[in-house]
Amino acid sequence: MPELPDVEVFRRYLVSTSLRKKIRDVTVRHNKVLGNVSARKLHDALLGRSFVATKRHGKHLFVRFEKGAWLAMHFGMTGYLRYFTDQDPEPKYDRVVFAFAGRGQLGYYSLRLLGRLDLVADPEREIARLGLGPDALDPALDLATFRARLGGGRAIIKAALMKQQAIAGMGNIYSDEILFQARIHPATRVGDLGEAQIKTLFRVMQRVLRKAIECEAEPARLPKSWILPRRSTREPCPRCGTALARLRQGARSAYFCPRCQPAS
DNA sequence: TTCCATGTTCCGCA
DNA sequence: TTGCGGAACATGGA
Repeated sequence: MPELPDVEVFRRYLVSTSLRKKIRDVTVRHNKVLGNVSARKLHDALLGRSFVATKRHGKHLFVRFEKGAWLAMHFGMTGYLRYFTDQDPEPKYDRVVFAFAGRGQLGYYSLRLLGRLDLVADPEREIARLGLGPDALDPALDLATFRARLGGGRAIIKAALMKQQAIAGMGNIYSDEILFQARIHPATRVGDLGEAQIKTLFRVMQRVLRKAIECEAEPARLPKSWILPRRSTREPCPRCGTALARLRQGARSAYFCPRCQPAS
């Protein structure tokens, strides 16, 4: 479930399981998840070293290793990290496995192969290369910048929130939650939003993302008042009981409450 | 069997 | 120029 909260949870997970452990082997089980780096280069760069620091920007996770560069991780739609100590006989979707001295191993799981691993010299340069906007939870991100980055009036707010080059970190799921809590219809044009609505969106965005991290991005642990766990369960709006509606935007579906989020 | 799925990127079109 | 729809990627679940 890799949007900003999920990736932050992965980052903390990596810190608690895999930092400062000597890497004794790197196994690439599917080349598709490698970006520019080859399996051999990745192996050689990490062998005998340890992960020592992490940084997250939007949905991207960077892991610095000793005397080297950074491992850049992106998770696509179905990626996550899992640490295991047993001898897993068939780690079917752990596309890359980092084995540490001793028994621990960190698996980069990616069922649909939509994620990417790469080596980069400097996260800031990589963030610039990708043209990513500021991280949605960057303490330096203020209301004026948020408003400016949402862009001109013609864009649709749901798409604008998900645009990584504007603000990095929100995807289909969390943009739905944020719009629901801000009571804004997902198809509203940015230009049709009032100043008060922009301000609400900004505050709700920070509140939702922070709360999700606090709940470790587990749907079952999120507040009952959220719609996130209700997408595709046919449950009604937790606020007013109205049946949730689905709006298709391209290949994506926006779930919303037609009563709490009326079209403007 | 058919539809849907948390992301990104690319193409065509308005 | 901006932004959207749709496809593609690869696989599983309902």
